Amino acid sequence: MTVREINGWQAVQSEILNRIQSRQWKPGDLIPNEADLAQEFGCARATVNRALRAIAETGLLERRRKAGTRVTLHPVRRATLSIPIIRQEIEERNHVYAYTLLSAELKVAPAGTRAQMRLDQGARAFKIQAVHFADGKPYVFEDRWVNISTVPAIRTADLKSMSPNEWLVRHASFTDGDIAFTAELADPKVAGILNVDQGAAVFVIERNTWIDGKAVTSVKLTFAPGYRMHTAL
Amino acid sequence: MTVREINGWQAVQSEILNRIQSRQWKPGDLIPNEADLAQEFGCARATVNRALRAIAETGLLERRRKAGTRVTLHPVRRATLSIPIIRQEIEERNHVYAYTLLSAELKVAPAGTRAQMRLDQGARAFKIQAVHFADGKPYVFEDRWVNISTVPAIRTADLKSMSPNEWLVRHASFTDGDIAFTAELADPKVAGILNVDQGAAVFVIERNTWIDGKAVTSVKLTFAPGYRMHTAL
DNA sequence: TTAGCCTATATGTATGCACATAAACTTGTC
DNA sequence: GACAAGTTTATGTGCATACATATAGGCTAA
Repeated sequence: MTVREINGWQAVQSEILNRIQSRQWKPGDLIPNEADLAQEFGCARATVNRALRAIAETGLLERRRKAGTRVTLHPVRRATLSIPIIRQEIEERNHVYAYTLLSAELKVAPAGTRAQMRLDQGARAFKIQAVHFADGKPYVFEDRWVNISTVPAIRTADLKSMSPNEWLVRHASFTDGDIAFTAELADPKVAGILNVDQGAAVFVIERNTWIDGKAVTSVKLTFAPGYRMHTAL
Repeated sequence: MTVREINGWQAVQSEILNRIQSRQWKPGDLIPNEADLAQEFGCARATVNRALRAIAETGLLERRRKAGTRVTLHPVRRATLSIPIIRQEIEERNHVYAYTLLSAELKVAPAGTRAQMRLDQGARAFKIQAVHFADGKPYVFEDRWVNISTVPAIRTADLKSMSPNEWLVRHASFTDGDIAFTAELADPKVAGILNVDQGAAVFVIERNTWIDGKAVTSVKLTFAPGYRMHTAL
């Protein structure tokens, strides 16, 4: 076993990872402090700091001032998954993208949406329904509410040539959001739109976004059966 | 509008975010270089660098040497989602965790698993099936293969008192992995185990892990209907 | 015109130093 | 013995500087 050269924070990082992986440092163990490691590796403390911070971001190390750095006992692995723009996602797979606007109208928002967007009772919001196609086959059904007090311009947007998602990315931004993933059974309406059997299992993404505390939009994306979301770990 | 004080990379970060969000710097725009920003903010270039790197990690900025830093045209939002240990996930919701081992045996792996683990034809692997309960109700069905050439000790592990997941976290680590999420219909067997109607929509997580290129384990987690995976954006 | 080389430039990273900050630990006081 | 105050210590961060590295864009030569 040769001692490989440590230069650069990435090398420090992989050396640390090795020690964790090889159980030289076991889960729960306190590891040496930055200064000592820096001396051992013959680099500056800042370099060790960078490496340790990077690992801590993945959840494999826990760091606390004064208490030091320890190997996480029950590492909650963090996976970063990219939420793509649907058109991109389809085009990257070399499929032909198409898009159809089903409806776009001002409507009184239902209670759930009102609560989520903190709208007054009877307040209207902009409801958009659309389908995205990959190679001519329905790919995802988009069911969206847009808060017109936050994004008034949506009412006059040309949503026939540009999907709401893309329009919003261009014309509105958000500061906060949350996203949820579930499995559902396709109800008759969605089944019809996606052209699948009623009762098929569909993958659903629900996303809400806010800008400075004001609701921007709330979408439910229902993917055609077979959709698979994946990422490296 | 008061010019707020810029001190610390977090302040720089939020100022930059403001400028993006307020469209002072529009998608596609090239922003000033680090040195100029450092001068403007009255801080060191390293501080600006730290802030810009952090933002770039979220996907809102794109950086390339010599080319500079620009606001991402089609920001692919990155969400980091935590893959929890099931017991933790359940206990954090203040539910009572329970676990039942259904089977654990050496078996010839099917073709798909063999291919994924790069096993020889006829090679055996350790197959584990188990159910995790929350408040006495089936929560998730775990269907797992473990590579015995990578993790031989699994054969003698006490999987009645500790779930395979926890055992593996303690006794084996991994260097790479991938994870996929899909929606499926519960087949009769799974439906029976989870005590739900056949044909219910279930959320499925499939995860494969490797250590130094050698397959460690491959698991399919089938969650009871209603499961919702969520995260901030 | 084009292919290949060169160079200026913006980001990437390392270093040594300093000080800030949180929190575990010690000491002191009632 | 319990609580408060002070001390110590490991990480968190900032700065100035230096050099590394990728590469866009210009220059040169075939």
